[in-house]
Amino acid sequence: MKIDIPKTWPVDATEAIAVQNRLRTRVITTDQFKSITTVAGVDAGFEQNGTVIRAAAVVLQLPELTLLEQAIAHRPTTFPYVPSLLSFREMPTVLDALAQLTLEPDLIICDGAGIAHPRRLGIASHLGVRIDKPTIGVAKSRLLGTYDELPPEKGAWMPLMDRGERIGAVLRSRKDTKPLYVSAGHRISLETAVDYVMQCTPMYRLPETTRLADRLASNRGPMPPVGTSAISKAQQMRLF
DNA sequence: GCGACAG
DNA sequence: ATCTTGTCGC
Repeated sequence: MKIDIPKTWPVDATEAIAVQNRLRTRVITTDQFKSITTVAGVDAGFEQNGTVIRAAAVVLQLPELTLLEQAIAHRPTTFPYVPSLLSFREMPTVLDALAQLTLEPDLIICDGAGIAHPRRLGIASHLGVRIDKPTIGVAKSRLLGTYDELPPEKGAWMPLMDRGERIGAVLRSRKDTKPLYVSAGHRISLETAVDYVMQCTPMYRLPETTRLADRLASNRGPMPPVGTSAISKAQQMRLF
């Protein structure tokens, strides 16, 4: 897909925070899209003792979760990991991977926060504004926010709050397992975001988009062949 | 000042 | 993120 990739990126925390404060005003948290048929998952891993970032992008077809396409990109690691500045470390390489895709996904699910972020611009929101596409943030742990006790049943969710604002959802994607932290990235509402995350999560704690991108980014385990469903036939039957 | 802190 | 030993459940 066609993407404008910036030539230069912030070099330190001061510059990065300035960029976040400039872009945060452009985030849209209402549903602004037509039909969503294909969903991409993106993630980053590391090689060479952490000196090289390896980003992966996968595209799945809904509702079957068929793997349609995948791509990998590499870059030297430049920005350090700083909580709340994750996007400046991973996004350049993620954009490279997305640029390699032939297909144009209708929605992108990111590994990390959307607006559930101190300045309301986690990696999912930053990416969404940057390429002007619907995005969702799905984090495996909490960056910030408070929430009440969550029922153990699959599908249960509670608002994630910060400074009196609802910044996301704590979602039980699977019975009796640790919840996911879902937040709107861009051009999508929280309710719709939770809905699509569940559509991508038929079996495990993490959405198939995240699981496949993660596996590709970390070079760990086999990928399903392109053109086949990411889930077992037994699970497919439970869908219809 | 102290603790918390996506990946 | 990455590394690593042991344990639990289907």
